[in-house]
Amino acid sequence: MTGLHVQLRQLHHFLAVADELHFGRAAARLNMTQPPLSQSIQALETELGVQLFLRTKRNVELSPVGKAWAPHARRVIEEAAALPATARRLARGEMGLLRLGFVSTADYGMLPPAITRFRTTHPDVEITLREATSDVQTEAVLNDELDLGLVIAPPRAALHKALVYHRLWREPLVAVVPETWVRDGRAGFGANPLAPSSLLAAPFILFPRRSAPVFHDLVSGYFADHGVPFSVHQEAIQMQTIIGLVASGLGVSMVPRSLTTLKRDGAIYVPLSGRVPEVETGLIWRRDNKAATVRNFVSSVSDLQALD
Amino acid sequence: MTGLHVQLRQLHHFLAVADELHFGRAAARLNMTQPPLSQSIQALETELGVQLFLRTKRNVELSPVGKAWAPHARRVIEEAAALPATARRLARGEMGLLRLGFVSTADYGMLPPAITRFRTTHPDVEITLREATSDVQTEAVLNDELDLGLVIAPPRAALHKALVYHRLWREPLVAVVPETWVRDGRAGFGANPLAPSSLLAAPFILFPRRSAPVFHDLVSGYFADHGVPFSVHQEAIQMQTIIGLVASGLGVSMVPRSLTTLKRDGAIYVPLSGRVPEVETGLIWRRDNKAATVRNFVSSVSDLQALD
DNA sequence: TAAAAATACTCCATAGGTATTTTAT
DNA sequence: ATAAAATACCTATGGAGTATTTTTA
Repeated sequence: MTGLHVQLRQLHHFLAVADELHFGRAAARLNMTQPPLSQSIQALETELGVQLFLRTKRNVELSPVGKAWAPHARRVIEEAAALPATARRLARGEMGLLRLGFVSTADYGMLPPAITRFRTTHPDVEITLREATSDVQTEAVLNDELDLGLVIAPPRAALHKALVYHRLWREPLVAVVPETWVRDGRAGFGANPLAPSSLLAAPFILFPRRSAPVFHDLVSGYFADHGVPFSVHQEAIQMQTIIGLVASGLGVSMVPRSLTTLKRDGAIYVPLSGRVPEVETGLIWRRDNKAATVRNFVSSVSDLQALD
Repeated sequence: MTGLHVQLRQLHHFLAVADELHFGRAAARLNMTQPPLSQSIQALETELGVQLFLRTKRNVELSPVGKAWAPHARRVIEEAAALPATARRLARGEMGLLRLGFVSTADYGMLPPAITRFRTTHPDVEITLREATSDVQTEAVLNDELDLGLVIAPPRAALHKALVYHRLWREPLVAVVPETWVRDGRAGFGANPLAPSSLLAAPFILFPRRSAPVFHDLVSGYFADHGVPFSVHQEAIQMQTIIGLVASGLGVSMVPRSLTTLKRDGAIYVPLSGRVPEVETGLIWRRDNKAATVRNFVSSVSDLQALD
């Protein structure tokens, strides 16, 4: 036994002879001479313990085994030949895997167009999406369970040193109130902003502070700013749940303006008056994550922003 | 650039380092020393134009590209490693392709159990089945479009020199008549054989002679033997068609006894009296076809015969 | 007898070894 | 100070070349 394994070189030799059915011509195609090619094939046959060619001094043909084996050999050759290109495409971020986390609010705003755009320019990058709160995403990115997190902007000081934050967009919060409020004249359409004290005429529904502290503080800060005493009467962890509760007339809430694309019978979105808080959404990733897919996604989304 | 291609050896080196994340230990696992391993990886990275490892003098880790590329490399290694075993299995006929032709009559007799038996003992041999008359199969086997033909036995002298014939089984012909014949008392069940002259009380349906000369001659010979003038009134090319015509009361025919498993309302099978002709079915293949799948199929079917 | 594969040998490129240096902890 | 990768240089195996023989259409 020469080596422990079949070599790619031997497979190339085999396939050349299988194509040409002539050692001389096959050798020419391989830029070598006939004798070492004969020896290479002999060595291969010995190593396999199998006759690949039926040859007389005048004629060469594939044995049944050779004929059946050729596609297997060809497949290995082709996959091996593709490896360098694969490596380069991975390096350029044209291929690969991108594990992306996102907050539920993003699902009604920037996320869908961002994904669509990236998919068209990078069709061979597989995107894994995972919805989670900003805090959970931050942990996941730090533990290398996510490559990127689309999160509510953390306060500058609170950003982990190992992470990079890239701001994407800001949007004001709006009120969500039961549709009945319009009929009752408590809220109107369009240019009829609702004051903080008027909003609190009904129980307030919000994320628990432990799940979304930044967003929670933004809301409570708004009422504090206007000197309105504020407390949360009902907690919910999903955007859809909050809107559903409002639609059922169980209370009111405040959400990012992009949520207005989520229509629901019974609930209506109304602008707020006073110093309206803005929520900022952006991307986080590990500073030491040099994956090209991450780089490409960030610039793809930034370009999309620029087009607005 | 060293060679034109990535070598399997380099892939083994890469995967060892990727597993160990330590050049010394990886080298030990590869039964080599550390310096040539470092060089091998460097050469690979240069050839790919891609950084696979992020290394300091104290620490080695996979780059994002390396991490993503490893599964591709591993796949090639595994498929290459499987090639020798594949060749040996092909040589033993445990894997491969078998293109089998068969006459329609066999489909109601020996063929299904033969296929079932062969499939259980040779699960990785892909069987391609093709129904055709004996003559068409003979041509196809000679042109290497079929590996094996399950045919009506040709007369010894008529067998092509390039072919081998292997007898499998003989069976008598039986009459197929409309069921009404039983009510009319013209044919009974079981031990009440029908004479050739009685059978010809209705139009005779048969394969055209050009499609199935051996079978045709067997039938006409039966009537000639008994001095009964005979002519075919209706030709049909498929067994099912013949039985269907009989069931519709349009005529009578003669078929191999195994066809009795094909029940059809309106048609009934009745034994014949006199010198009942027997039809022989067997396998043909090219004398120079040394494929193990062919050998194995022939002996598998022969064994099945022996069990009867 | 001529075309083509097999055999015999020769050579050198390169995979791998040994010795040493560099560097980060 | 030490562990571990890089560098420098050496060795030898085996892949490929040249010359020749063998075989059979």
